[in-house]
Amino acid sequence: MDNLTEFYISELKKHRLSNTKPRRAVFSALSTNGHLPVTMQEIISLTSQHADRSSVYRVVHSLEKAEIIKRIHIGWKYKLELSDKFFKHHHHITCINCGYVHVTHDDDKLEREIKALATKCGFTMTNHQIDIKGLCKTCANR
Amino acid sequence: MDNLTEFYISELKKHRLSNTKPRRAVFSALSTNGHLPVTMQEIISLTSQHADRSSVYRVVHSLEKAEIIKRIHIGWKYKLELSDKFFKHHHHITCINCGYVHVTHDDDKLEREIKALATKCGFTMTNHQIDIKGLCKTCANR
DNA sequence: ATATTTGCAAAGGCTTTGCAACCCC
DNA sequence: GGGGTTGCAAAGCCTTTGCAAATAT
Repeated sequence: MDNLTEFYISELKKHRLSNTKPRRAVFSALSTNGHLPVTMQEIISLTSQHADRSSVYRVVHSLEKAEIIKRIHIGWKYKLELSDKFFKHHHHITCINCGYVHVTHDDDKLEREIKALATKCGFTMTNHQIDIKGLCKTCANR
Repeated sequence: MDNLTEFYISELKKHRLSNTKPRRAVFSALSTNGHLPVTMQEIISLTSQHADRSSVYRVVHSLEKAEIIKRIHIGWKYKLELSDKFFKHHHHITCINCGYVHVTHDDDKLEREIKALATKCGFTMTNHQIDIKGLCKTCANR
């Protein structure tokens, strides 16, 4: 069992969530594919052998509440990925032409900037997401 | 007729869209309330005397395509507002407790930062949105 | 006059829910 | 053993679509 899985199980315990088949299946679906975000429909089809559609929705909700996974917004859709506890905080840039999703490296300056903006506006920031869209190198060169 | 309405009508013409009752009603719904973003359900109920539910969806789509209005994402929901052609580009900060939405002033430094990030990652940025959530002053003091 | 747009009603897709059966600790 | 979870089927939203009637220019 790898480190990520061990950590996942300890997080489940911490939140008094039992380690069931549908939960394992969802975690596994989110662990594949590098750590690129995945759509709900992809999770549902990846787990179809191990979990009912409705259980997937319930699992996703409970794992979200436990902050094991998080929902990110790309345009009018959303995708799911393991939370920042599993992978360092990052943002995504999506190509509007081919759909390729680039995961940004850390950019502390930008992070500070956003926090400062919130503070300036009188808010105590709890979280944020940046949805950047554009053309990737390949698509721009056409 | 005010400047905003005049500009709206000229934009309609530019995109060869006729000035119909449902379109006027939707524009009016988006013009009220300062220029805070509005949910689809709010538009539907604000326009219920002048437009059918399905027409509202169609109107919103065509006005979006014409870049007269834009869709912004706040958490897992979306709201609609007049586009940057009508009001200078800005972002929103939403209070997770009371739902209050703060409209940020311009922050050129942040804008440049985001563009630079996209460029660094090999993208030609076409647009972006920042979804900031936190506690407003009032809610933080409780 | 005619191409566009609308209203209505029906269907579609995604998500949630009630409940009995099931499984994990 | 018992509470948390699941599967199934049904319902709930929100949104889209087909088509004939109405409207804009």
